[in-house]
Amino acid sequence: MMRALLRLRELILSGEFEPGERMSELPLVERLGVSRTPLRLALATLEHEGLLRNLSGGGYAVRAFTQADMRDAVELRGVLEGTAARFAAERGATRREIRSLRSINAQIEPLLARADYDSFEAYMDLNERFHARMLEIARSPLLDRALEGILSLPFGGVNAMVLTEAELPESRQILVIAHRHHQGLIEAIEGRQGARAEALAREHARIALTNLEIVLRHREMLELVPGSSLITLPQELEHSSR
Amino acid sequence: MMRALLRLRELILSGEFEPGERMSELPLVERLGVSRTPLRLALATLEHEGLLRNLSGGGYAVRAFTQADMRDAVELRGVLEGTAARFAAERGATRREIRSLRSINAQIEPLLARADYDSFEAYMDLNERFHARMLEIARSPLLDRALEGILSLPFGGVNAMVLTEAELPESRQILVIAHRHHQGLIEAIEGRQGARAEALAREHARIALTNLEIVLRHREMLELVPGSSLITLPQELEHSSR
DNA sequence: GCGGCGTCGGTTGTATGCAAGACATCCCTA
DNA sequence: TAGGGATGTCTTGCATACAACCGACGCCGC
Repeated sequence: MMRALLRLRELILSGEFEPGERMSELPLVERLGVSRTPLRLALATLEHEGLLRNLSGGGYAVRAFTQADMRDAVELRGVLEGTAARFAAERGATRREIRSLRSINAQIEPLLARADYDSFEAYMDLNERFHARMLEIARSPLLDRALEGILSLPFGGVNAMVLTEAELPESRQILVIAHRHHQGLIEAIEGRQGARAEALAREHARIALTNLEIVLRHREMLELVPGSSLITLPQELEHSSR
Repeated sequence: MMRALLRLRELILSGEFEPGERMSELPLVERLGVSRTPLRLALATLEHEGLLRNLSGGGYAVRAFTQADMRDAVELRGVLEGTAARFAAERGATRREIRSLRSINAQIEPLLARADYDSFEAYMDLNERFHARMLEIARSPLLDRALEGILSLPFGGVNAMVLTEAELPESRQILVIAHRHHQGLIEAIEGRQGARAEALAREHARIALTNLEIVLRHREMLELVPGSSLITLPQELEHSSR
């Protein structure tokens, strides 16, 4: 079933299916090379993930997202990561955990001056590790789950729309700002300043909002973000709701 | 499959299975009277819901929750409902929507003086409608989904642990406080005071925390909250993680 | 000509048969 | 006696066949 799930998710994100159109099982069966049983399990999984929605008469269709959804995803990630930061601060982090965060951030620092693609990749990896570490320190399995529900969305990831920055030299400053946010977060967590940690994490997530606005202004960049084909343009909004 | 899902969820919440024990399919098949196919679909659904977790070698087991999980569920519901309230305030509610909230709250008011069981039931219904309406006004499908993930937990519902209050006459004052919170929320939303709305909704959710602490002190009351059998007592914590 | 009804194609939902994998047990060997 | 390997059973995962449902089209009657 894993094979069906991975391949199907990939197909959907690459825009193989029109949002709203019925996903008949039999065509998918021969396309994916698995039987109906694991296929249906994969469909159900993707529905819980939010990529599909079930139609009235049974069956599924790929869900259409609006630009408002993209903004909400960023905002909600900020809210939940803010909560993670607050939990980490309120509940106390061990010295070892603080050191771990600091270490990740220290590795990011030398990357800020560089401008090549490799440094971007390294940055995204370290960034993701920083966020994952903070979530660990929050020690809340339920928060993990809630965040997972947002992060699993095509444009909900921590590094979503960061890649697009590589194209815009001026937005490289954003990395400097993000690094500063990380520093502030460590300070706040260490000092048990819950409110500050929460506010900082929210603002930190809003960096993605800035990127999003840039991307939405340059339509051609939308191609770079995964699942862009699922996003309905404003004038299609009323059609997509059927 | 609906039949299997509903019945299985009921069985789990009523404590028919030990947390951590393997849920073999064949016994469930004859117990639920459905075949393995819909049963497996139901199992997968409950896993996505968070009631089950999958074991290493395949198969599922009911998940064990800790008291910390219960507290986190309340806190997270507060965070998300706080966000809903803030969205409602920031994005503006129509007069009609404000009126709708006010109307629900007005119906709650006369119930505060009474103390019978019926009034409790009526209160819970209206309370749920108030929260649902606020969520509508927030106009964020993604927020809906995130909240759903918390509310679907056995002790995550809006009215979770409210029933237990019926036993404690002094905690009836809590309803008065909750009513006041609702009033404040309406005011804040109407006046576009996002921060106030968010803070109020968080505090409002924490009412459940107060109830939770009461319940945890009176072990015998735990029986009343659905899914109580899934909650591991503190001394069992290390065992439950296997 | 229009409305209702029946039939047919296609789709999803369910049941069952089959195979592959994991775990435990037991025996054999060193 | 202890360890390792093989075997058998129990389990899940997959494929396929069957049944039930929904919609559409066409036909017949009014």
